[in-house]
Amino acid sequence: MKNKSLEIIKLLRERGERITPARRKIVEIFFDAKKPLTAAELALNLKKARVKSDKTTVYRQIEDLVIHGILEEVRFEDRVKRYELSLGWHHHHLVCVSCGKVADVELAEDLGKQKNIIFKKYKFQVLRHSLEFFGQCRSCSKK
Amino acid sequence: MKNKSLEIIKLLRERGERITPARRKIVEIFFDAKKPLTAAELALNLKKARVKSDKTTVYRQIEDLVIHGILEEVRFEDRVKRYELSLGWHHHHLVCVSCGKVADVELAEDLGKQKNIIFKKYKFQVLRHSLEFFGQCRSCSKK
DNA sequence: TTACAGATGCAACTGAGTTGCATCTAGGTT
DNA sequence: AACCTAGATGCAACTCAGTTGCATCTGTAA
Repeated sequence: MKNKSLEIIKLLRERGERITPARRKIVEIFFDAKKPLTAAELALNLKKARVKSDKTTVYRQIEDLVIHGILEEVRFEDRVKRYELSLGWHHHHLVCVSCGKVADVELAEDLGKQKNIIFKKYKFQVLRHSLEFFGQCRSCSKK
Repeated sequence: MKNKSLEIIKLLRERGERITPARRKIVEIFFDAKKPLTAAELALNLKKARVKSDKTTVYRQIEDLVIHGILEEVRFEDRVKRYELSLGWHHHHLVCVSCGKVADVELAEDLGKQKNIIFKKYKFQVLRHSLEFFGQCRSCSKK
């Protein structure tokens, strides 16, 4: 995913951001990640890649990338924030409670209708929502 | 709501739990609460009611009440756990991002259909889900 | 009234995230 | 190539939510 991550790096540079080794690697790591990462997981990946960086830097990089719309925050049932590359379309997650694997889902029929009902009934204007499904993935439910 | 809370106290006693002043008051507080409470808010309420209790006790009481199915955990966008009386029916929340008010909603058409689609498409067996709506309540959107 | 399991309080700890500040460096300028 | 400086980094110390170990206290059954 190095080619794709280079595009992001280019974008950041065009926006006047400085490209440090940490930032470069962090973008790469998110391109290779198969699931949303916590700050701690990201720090671990950096360490494995022998890019030294303090946790403060990790948190600050995440913050910046969220501001640039490159990362999105994801929240599961624990109290830790996770981040994934912003896909540009609104989706939800299937989180396997056994193995922790995460898959993206786009709902066949989205929640727009529900939001309308909510507005009519409660005069509550929904700005955003969060929806995650917890259960067992195919391979875990076989066991 | 003292009468209703007495029922819970009775239930707990029948199940062999000891009724301490803290536990009694905590159940009362949840009956009076108009929104899910954090451990800190609960501790504050106890203090106001002049029932002295350490935060450890607060956390332990919450844990027990969740085990007994009296409380349910609720998670909003911050990293704090909140709890509310278990209503016995599955519902979601409308959280006002301006004033913090929380209302319960039962979706007209629930997510059962989505769960079926997910199972067919991904062979992912959904055990539970979390869905919260964030936006503006009637009075805040008027301002 | 008493015995004791279960509840409590306190202190010390963990883990996630934040802040202040001195130092370093990416990358534009000379 | 060397220089300059705003922005990035590292470190230490902190906050905040929640947890753990352990000595002490108490609700309640006998």
